[in-house]
Amino acid sequence: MNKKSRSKAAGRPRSFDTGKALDRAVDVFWRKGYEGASLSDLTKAMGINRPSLYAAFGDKEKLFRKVLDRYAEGPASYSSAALQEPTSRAVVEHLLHGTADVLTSPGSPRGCLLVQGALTCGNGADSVRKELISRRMAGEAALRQRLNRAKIDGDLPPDANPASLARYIVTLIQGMSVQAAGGATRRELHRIIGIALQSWPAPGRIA
Amino acid sequence: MNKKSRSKAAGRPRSFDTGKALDRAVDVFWRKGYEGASLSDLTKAMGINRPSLYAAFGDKEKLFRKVLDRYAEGPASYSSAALQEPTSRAVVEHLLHGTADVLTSPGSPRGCLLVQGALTCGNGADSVRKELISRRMAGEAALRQRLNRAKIDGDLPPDANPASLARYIVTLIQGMSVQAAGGATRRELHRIIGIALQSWPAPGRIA
DNA sequence: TAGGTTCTGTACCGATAAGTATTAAATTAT
DNA sequence: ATAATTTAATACTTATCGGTACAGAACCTA
Repeated sequence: MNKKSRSKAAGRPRSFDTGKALDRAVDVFWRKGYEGASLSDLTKAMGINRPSLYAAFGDKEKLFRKVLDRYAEGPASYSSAALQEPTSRAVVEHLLHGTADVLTSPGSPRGCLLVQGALTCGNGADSVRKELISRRMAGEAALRQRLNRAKIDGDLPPDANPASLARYIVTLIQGMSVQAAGGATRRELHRIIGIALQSWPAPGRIA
Repeated sequence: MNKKSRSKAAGRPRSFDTGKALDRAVDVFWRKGYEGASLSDLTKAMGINRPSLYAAFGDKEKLFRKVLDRYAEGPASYSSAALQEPTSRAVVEHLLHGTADVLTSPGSPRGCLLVQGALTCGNGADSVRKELISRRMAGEAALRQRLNRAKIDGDLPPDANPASLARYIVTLIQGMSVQAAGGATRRELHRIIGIALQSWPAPGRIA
């Protein structure tokens, strides 16, 4: 039943690597946004024809959602790793510096796909815009839960507000995304982080 | 010669108020972005026909630039007022709280036009994207100069870095814009500001 | 009132958007 | 080999995009 397990199904074999084609699509959507990326842009970058794209990935919106998943597993994968750092301070440092690096990675578009994919759009793309909001909020929720845990563990002081701290960090990340989209350098982003973390609370007790 | 001074020029008089029509255009571009706002969206909201729009404002891009000017004089006018506060602390507080209020103003679209007008776009709108980058950078430069002044005045400590501090504040503002576009409330934004300003340096000497 | 000027409204233009019908090609199964 | 199946490539469809031609309406000057 599984498509992958049937290594030799009937019919003409696909002449392109869906993974590599998806990576190309990530690049195009990342650079131009959902609406700004036309199907001609996509097929040209992916090296396939239009019907092949539709057969392999569905319509434009389905392709975009697969691109978001690919992005989460690839360029944005540092963020789930960051949450596993032992202290809240290490978590946010890993998160922010990892973000700064990805936002200014030489081989990739500047900025964050989840921010610039569809911050605004026409009527037809509103479901995509909402999907991106949902994914951004999910990231914030994950950080909030991690900081809640830190507070329980005494890694944050009793008067700390994990929800506000998480929102503060995510706001910085999103701001850095806009900065990167506008040409800010990696060095400049790291300097911002240095200032931002001066207001990070000390642990509640020695861990 | 001046159009305005000739209160009665020859020809059929314009049947709409260009100022009010421009305000409607601000709203549409603010909500949908440059590419997401179609001419049909615009003419419908402005209550005029397409040739009237072209006669009064030029093409779509020219209209958008007029919209940016209108935005700067209207919703974003608090930012130049903020720079005139007496202390650097007051400047950034005015700037951040003013931003939070505009970003979540009940009668207006959520977020910042300069951020969400065209963070990404197709090939045809690249000049608009660059114009927005330029305007964002101009705002940052204005704040940087104000903080430079503050450092000279002893309102910031000698080791303060006005360029980095300005970038930090602007990054927060842009992050709050994304937050607002995603539904963050005014209260939440003000909490973020409270955290962010904990890392604001004390004056170098008593002013 | 006649002529000139400017605006309004309809209806259109070419270009491009997303999406698909169709036929040829490449493979497996029988 | 032949049939069945799946992909590839070309060429198409419908809708919408930004932008405009044109004819009539509303004003001023003379």
